[in-house]
Amino acid sequence: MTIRVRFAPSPTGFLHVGGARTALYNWLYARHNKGTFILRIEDTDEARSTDESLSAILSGLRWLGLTWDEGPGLQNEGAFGPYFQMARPDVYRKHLDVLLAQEKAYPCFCTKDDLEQMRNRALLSKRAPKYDGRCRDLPKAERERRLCAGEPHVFRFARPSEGAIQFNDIVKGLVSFESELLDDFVLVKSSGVPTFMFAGAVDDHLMKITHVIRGDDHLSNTPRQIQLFEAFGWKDMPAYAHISMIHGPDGARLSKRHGATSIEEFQKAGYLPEVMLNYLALLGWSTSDSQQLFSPKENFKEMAEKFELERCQRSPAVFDTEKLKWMNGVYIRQLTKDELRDRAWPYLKEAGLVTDSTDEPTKTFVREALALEQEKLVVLSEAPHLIDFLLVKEVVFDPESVEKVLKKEGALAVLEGILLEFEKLDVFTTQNTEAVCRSFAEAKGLKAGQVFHPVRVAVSGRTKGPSLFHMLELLGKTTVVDRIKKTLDGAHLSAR
RNA sequence: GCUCCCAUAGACUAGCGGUUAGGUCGCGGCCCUUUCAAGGCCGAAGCACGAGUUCGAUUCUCGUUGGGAGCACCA
Repeated sequence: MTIRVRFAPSPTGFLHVGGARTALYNWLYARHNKGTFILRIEDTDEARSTDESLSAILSGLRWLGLTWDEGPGLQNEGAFGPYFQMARPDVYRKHLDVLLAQEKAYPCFCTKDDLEQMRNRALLSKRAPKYDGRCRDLPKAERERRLCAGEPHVFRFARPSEGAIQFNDIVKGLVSFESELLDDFVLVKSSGVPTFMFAGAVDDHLMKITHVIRGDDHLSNTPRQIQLFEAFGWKDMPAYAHISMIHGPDGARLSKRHGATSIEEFQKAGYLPEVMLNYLALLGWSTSDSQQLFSPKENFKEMAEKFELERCQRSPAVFDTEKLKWMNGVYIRQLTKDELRDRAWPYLKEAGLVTDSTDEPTKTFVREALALEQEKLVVLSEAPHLIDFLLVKEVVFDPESVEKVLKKEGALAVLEGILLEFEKLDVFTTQNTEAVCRSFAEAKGLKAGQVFHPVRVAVSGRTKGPSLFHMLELLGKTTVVDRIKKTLDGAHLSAR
């Protein structure tokens, strides 16, 4: 039997890290089992569904590399479409008719007010709020009459009230609910659009879904969907796997108030998609040896190979940005120079440091500049700031660095001396500049740092930066000499 | 309130009756070092609690406490 799983987002918001992880687990499970990963859009919430949201979800999945085998946006969508629920009204209508004919569904004419009252009464008497089924026993004649009169109505499920619904959840284990507690939930809204509960169950059957992997906020929906499968007499009930939620640092379910939660925000901040995958995979799943990092180039393959639903955590996991950052740094350090430049390029462009028409020599320069700062780079959005001073014509001096280093006794004398030495250098390499600075220090009886620091600030405007002599070689003699001269001219020094 | 789920350091987790309770992030210290990082070494820090089962419980059972989720004509 081929494994068929689905990710079924409703396009009512951006792709959230929780959703991304659910998609990832489905994807990993499908790949692990050489199965099929289906994307189904549950757009039955007419009020909240938007096109922007849909495209955000699709582009988020694509950015992460979670490609789907069936679903929207594919050359060949697949044999079980359409994959938008709003495009399948006849399907649900047909299935509703089946239930109606067997009296397993019925029209309900209760108004919002009726339901509100019902709920309040239940709450007051400390019982679970649930629909009391009053329209279930309406005489047939009355039903017909009100239907014909065009009275607004929904269709409800006449749920069996005996016994308990039990199912063996792959991650939670045996879960059981008393049927008594479930109510006659709505199958089709008064607008004629099916609810998630109904459409989801029908589609899972029709699309031959074998495993439903979703957040455990759906755990209590599962018995209802199982009842639907039973009502239809379908024997192909999918296996369920409810993965636990992702929480914020305060222990509450992750939400906007915890900061960045949409995949797009992480992309903007400069996290690598493969890092998101690696990190998210481990948020609720682990290998038997607690492996933290997967092969950098094709981590998804390694993860897919090792992924098992049985090894998913039953308790919620807190999203830890610090660990994400660490992981991003690790992956960045493993990139080649060219890869790093290509990955950072959009961020440099965004910052106005480069453009599409940047020339080849500059591209090479940027590559080398980034390479100098590679080990320091945590998120790509920091890349511009780490190398901007290497690319600009005029160095911008950080006041604090000037104060701390250039205004120190003897600093300017050092620069004057070094300037002369540098001008004499024919081959301006890392080795040569370092040798010159060291011997200069020795000759003047200074500590190496007393020479290095002023040179660094004169050339870069700050005390923090790449390895000094590598930086000098990259900038080249002309630029270095020029920058030292300008520093000595000292407009910014006297300005105070 | 009702129902369901969950419980190993600050965070992510390994463990599946007998372990000095392992790894990772973060944190602290030392080393390396021109800065900032990176790296190396060392360290602090954990089985929520109470019963039971057992020769023996982190591990099995029950309860307590704590946390979470669901209870819509939203998904």
